[in-house]
Amino acid sequence: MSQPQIDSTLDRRAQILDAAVVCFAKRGFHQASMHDISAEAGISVGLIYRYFENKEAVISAMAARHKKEIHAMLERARQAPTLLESLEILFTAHCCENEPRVISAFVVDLYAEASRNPQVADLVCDVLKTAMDGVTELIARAKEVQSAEHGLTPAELAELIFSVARGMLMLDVLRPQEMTAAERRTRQLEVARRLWRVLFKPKTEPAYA
Amino acid sequence: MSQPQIDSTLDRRAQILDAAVVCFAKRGFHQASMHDISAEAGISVGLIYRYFENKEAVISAMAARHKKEIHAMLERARQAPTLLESLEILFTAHCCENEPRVISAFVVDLYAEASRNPQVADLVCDVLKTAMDGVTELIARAKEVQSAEHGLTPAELAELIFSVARGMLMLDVLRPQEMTAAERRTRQLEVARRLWRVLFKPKTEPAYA
DNA sequence: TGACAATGAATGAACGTTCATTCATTTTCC
DNA sequence: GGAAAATGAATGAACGTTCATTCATTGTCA
Repeated sequence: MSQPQIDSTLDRRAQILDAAVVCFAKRGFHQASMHDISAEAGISVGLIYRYFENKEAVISAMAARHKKEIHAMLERARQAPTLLESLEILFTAHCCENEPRVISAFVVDLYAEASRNPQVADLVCDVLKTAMDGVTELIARAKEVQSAEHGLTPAELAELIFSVARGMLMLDVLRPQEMTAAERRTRQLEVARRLWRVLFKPKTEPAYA
Repeated sequence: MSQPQIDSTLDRRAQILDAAVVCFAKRGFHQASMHDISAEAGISVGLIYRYFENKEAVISAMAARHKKEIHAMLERARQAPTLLESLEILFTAHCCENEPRVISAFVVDLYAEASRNPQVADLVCDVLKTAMDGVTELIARAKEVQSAEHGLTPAELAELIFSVARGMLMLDVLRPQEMTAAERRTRQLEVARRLWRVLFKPKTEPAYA
């Protein structure tokens, strides 16, 4: 379909990034060495430098890939039939047994990196803004489920939801590794549903007064 | 009051940790060098090794200090006259112009570190559990403000609150450095109040239906 | 078709640098 | 004077990066 050498270049880059995300999640951006990455990818160190200018560029490419993953996740959330299901997608995006990726440890590292690397910070902010706008729209669109009781705007609700999601992601890195992706997913779903209940569930009967 | 040499030892350790938190927040655990720390503290490199076995020990001590800070923060939250004020303390603990510390970038790094260092993970988990228990108790005690409408237990509410607080902390590291502590504090307070409104505000009048 | 030339993906040893850590030496203080 | 505190040059390991080299593949020409 398109040029084979461009395809194979993209494949190589993807192969290196696949290895990098494993190494970064395992050791962190600055403790994972280029040799670690090359070993994980099953190639030589030098070859990495054919596809990326330097380590920084690998990190940036990983951040860019994360942006794509978030966009894809948002798209799935957008297509979910109910707001609750959208939230569930939002909260379990990082509980990957295989694909899609978005590994918790990597994201926490990404934020840590953002705190000192303005370029990474800009990218993360951009991702965040897009994602938050998407969720805001999702809420605005699902207006039927919410009463105006708490008086919060969709944007404010989106911010709350995103904070909880990010907070749960931080908690996720603390979980013992023995915990499977499925167990972690269950845990996230519970929280997503609780949050939904608090924010959106139409009240049936006030308990009293 | 107590042995002077023990006091001075503690002073030196505190001095080194003060420098370390600055360097760690600025460059991260593994990019901040022992020379950076010694320069920031205004002492020689070798002297650090008189008070800490190695760099790992400095990081562990920082984590332990963080534990103390969280405990102190919790104590302040406990003594606040209203639940809302407790939440406000919880959400602004890291917006320090001077003291108390708990710097956002440091905490995010701490979680990143926890994801690969089980010793740090245990300590962070321990802190988290204590803090969550404290907030759970706070909520249970303030029963008067909450109706049973959303049907969540105090523990579940505490988990939600903590997630939001951690999520906002992550967001905090993305903010441009030009933003002052006061501005960031204002931002955190808004969110704390919104959360309080959603979770606890006694409903006056349903808008409709 | 077959011989030869050109290509560039891939390798990994080597280089210069940085870093945590050590320790012989000096300073401080009782 | 001597014990404890403090120094910072020295050490060696580990790192990111480079580059001379290899070699399978592709292109050229008879």
